[in-house]
Amino acid sequence: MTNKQKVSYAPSIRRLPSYLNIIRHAQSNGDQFISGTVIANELNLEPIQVRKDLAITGIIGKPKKGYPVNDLVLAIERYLGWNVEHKAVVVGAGNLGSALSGYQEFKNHGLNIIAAFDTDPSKVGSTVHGVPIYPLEKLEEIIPELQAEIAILTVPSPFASSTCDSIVKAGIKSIWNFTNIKLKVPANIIVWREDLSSGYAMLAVMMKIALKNETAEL
Amino acid sequence: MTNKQKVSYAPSIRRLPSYLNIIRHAQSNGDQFISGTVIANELNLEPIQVRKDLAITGIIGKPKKGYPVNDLVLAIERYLGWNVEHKAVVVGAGNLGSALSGYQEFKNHGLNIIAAFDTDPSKVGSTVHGVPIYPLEKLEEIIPELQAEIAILTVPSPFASSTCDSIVKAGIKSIWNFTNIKLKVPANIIVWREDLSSGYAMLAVMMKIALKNETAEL
DNA sequence: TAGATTGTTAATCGATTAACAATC
DNA sequence: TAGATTGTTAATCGATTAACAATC
Repeated sequence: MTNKQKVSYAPSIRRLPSYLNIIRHAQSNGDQFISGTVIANELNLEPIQVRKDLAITGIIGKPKKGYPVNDLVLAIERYLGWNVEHKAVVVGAGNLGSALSGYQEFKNHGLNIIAAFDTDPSKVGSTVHGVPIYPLEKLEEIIPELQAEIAILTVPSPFASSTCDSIVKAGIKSIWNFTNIKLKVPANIIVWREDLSSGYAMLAVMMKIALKNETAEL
Repeated sequence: MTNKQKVSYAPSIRRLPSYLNIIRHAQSNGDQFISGTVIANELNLEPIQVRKDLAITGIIGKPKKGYPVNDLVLAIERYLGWNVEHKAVVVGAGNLGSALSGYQEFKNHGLNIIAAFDTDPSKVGSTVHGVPIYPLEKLEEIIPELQAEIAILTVPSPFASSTCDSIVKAGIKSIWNFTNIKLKVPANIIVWREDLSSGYAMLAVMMKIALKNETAEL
């Protein structure tokens, strides 16, 4: 009934991709080991936090040397489920949807975008970044054929709820929601909402505080 | 020296934009009051959390009725600094940069994107969603002329550091960083990093857990 | 060896949730 | 009035940070 999927270690999980970036860098440098201290410095974090976060992946470090780079990359990818490929579709091939279709980074994370859907007849039949665009009305027909597991929802917010219902009917198990609408879905459907506005809220508040401090100094 | 701008109530701040959406909806419905309970139900949150969050804006509710809608909208906007307009530029008019340039939602938040910069000569001189594109090399010259305060950084990550340096030289005070690079900036520069990968990390982990529970039921 | 770095256990900090009197 | 909803104060929960022995 409740679809509050509380995930343990959520803050740690959200930091792991940043660690992975740095560790992959070290890997391409040919480094065998990388220490938590080095990762922490790179990201302005505390070394103890990095060690605690890495501990959840099950990897064991060597005192004095750090963590074995190759093992660490694999352990993080395994922990994040990024070693498994997931087929995804973009629903709403507007500005944001098109951008995400072409986001190369996702390929490294096992996220494979294989189709997009849009209502615009002039887009249907063409491709964005190599991804074919299908008519939105045929979504419930095509998604099962493609065996897509993930829907990336980037329709304008007035259409979010109804489109979401179609997606669920089509058998999608997991929705990455870029609209500012809270979706109502059955309990077994996974939803992660990406909220760009909340990022701007943080930025704007920090600017307000900075301005206050500035004028206070006069 | 340290640019760890710790903001109090960060989790509350990040939830406020969602509340604002719902409250504006109520406002356009002509509602005079909205209760924390209603907001909470809409977002699958606890009413006490909504009340606590709204308390930081300084607004006072009426027992039995809830919060006055018009006052609440203004109070949240004021608290978030969204009542102040900020001029912004997009640096890197690729897929994501173009998408953000056309993101209408931002206008409602006082974020006014007035220019974009790119290295691609075929883009320079044209516009994206009405936003003029300038050559990236002229960034340090043009930004001061435009009196932009915010840079939205959407260049490919190999160029993030050097571009960031130019941005800082140009006098930008605040950077919304969409690259996966941790930027090195002077202490007085505000940075908020938006990390799309961390969202996918959460989604992928939730999918892994769901799969585990499923197979456990057999 | 000496010392940087680890993993573990405990302490602190902050955020969420609970309890409840006040009130329109 | 009765009861839904508020704001406040306290309790709980979870995340971060500190301390430190173990070790390569």
